[in-house]
Amino acid sequence: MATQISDMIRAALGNARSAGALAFDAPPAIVLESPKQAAHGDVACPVALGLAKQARRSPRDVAQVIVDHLPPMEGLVDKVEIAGPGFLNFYLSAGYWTAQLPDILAAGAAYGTHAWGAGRPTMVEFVSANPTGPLHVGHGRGAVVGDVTANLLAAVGTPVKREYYVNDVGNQMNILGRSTHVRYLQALGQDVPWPDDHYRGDYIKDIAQRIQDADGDRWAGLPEAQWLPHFSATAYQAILGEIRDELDRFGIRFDQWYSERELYRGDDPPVQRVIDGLKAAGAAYEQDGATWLATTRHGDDKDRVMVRGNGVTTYFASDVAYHQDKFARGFARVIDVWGADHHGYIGRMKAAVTMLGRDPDDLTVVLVQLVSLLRDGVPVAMSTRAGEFVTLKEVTDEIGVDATRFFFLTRKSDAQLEFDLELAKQRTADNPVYYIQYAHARVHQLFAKAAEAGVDLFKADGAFSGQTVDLAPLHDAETLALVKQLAAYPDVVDDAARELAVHKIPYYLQELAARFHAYYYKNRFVGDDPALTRARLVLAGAVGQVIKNGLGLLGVSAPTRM
RNA sequence: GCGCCUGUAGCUCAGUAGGACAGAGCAGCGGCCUUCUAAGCCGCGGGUCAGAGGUUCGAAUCCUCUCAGGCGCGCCA
Repeated sequence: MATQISDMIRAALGNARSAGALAFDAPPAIVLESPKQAAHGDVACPVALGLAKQARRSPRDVAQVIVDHLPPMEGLVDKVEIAGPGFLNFYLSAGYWTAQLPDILAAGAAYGTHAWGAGRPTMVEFVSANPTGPLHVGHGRGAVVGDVTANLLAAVGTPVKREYYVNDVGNQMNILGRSTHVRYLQALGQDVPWPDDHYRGDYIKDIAQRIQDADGDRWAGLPEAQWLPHFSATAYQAILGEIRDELDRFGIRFDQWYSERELYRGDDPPVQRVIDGLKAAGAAYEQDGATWLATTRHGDDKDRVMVRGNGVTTYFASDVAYHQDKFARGFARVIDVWGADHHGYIGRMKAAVTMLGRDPDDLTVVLVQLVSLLRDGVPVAMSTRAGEFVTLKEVTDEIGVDATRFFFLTRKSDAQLEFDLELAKQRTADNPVYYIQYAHARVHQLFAKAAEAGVDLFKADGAFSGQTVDLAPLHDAETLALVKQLAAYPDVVDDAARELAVHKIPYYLQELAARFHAYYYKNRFVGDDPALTRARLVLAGAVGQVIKNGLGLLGVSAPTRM
């Protein structure tokens, strides 16, 4: 439709120029907009505004010339108006709009998908929380943002993989083992002091208790070298298992859990290989006993250490090797979802990617801001960073997975999020999750009602019969407004995927549900007029399909009754 | 000090590859269930788009500066 209209405008410009009615140098780009107000038509084009200067005529005059030279367009466009400073406003025919409905039903789950992402295999790496403790609320937000980002990319045809990077190397694993050992000794009744940097959570105590249950006191009194590997490994496995289970409950599945240890394995470990390669390429150098990557050459504030003076590689070195591995596996694009407190890391990572021979834009970092938990408007845990102290499990246990996921998606990810637990828990119209789900449930109740009344257009389970229905009864303005909303869905998905803006989907669904609820209240779907009933059921079916597709992108369920 | 992000209605936030009078939800006030689930609908009030300049036919949107808030600036992970 958009291409047809821009083709017509282009043709009109050409006609006008060859007729000598309009002078301009190069044909301008034709930009089409969706006017915010219905009074401005369905498609607007400001091309005359930009052309006015070169044509040395007022924008409205230019617009009139264009209109006079438009080719015929019956069927698609009802009328064209010149409005405001010189906009061309196109009014599409009712038939064009209602013809969308059978298309939506026929496309089903595929409605709103695109193919333009097909050529760019993408990995989304997200969560990647250190396996030293349970996931907190902030991780939960990152998890949903990453998951839905991947869903959006898949919806536009991108081959996409989800990956969790497990930081299972380095000193923190030792600290985890020692922390567990301290709890173990305490469980045996010993009074052991706590080093400052140890993890103290109760989950450590549980793990220590399990070791004691299994092994009694056999690990007490031994030198650290003998017990540390066992304690570290036991704690690590237990915690990672918890994380997996929690993410699974949260509806998030990874294609791969990538262990940082892989980067240090073998005779020719990837980390060493990357460092050597960068050195050979002159991108890395030795100074003060350390090995540095010259990231300042690509915009970073300072060069970064890859190997410390004591010979130990840094987290950054692992990350460089990891990203090289990502690209080596064939991903054309890599998306990292990070907590916003890591934003200072972007510069060095982009620089590293560049030095690995990639375009820095092959790496996209999505930053996810803090979550502040509220309860009835009052901050939880007396901290603006309550999200750091409350586990994801506590929240999902209290308010459910659907509401939690939805609320995490209602803000653009790079904005701080206030999450009111009481609001999220409400089962009323005040809660947007239920509001949207209820619209979907209503559609299905209409199917059931119609089936009862002997209308065989949809089965009670929502399956469409595929019958051809006369949609002329839907040509009133209110109905068309709803249809237009449905027709906008593919563009919303397109936009959200292009910008990696997950929040656009919830906003759209909220508006669609609102329009549907209002329509439902005013208009009877299953009524006395068979032709109208059938037409309106097609409309309802399309609404249900779009809501289901949208909620599906969000990983939120679409119940058929509530 | 430097860098990144943010500043839109009482509150929480959309709207920013410039476009036609600035939107939603919540909160407040007032209405609607003999009608397909009221987990719903309808109406009312409410904004110098932080501030000041600039670019433009046109700026919440782009540029500069100022103010306010958040975050980051390790041979930590």
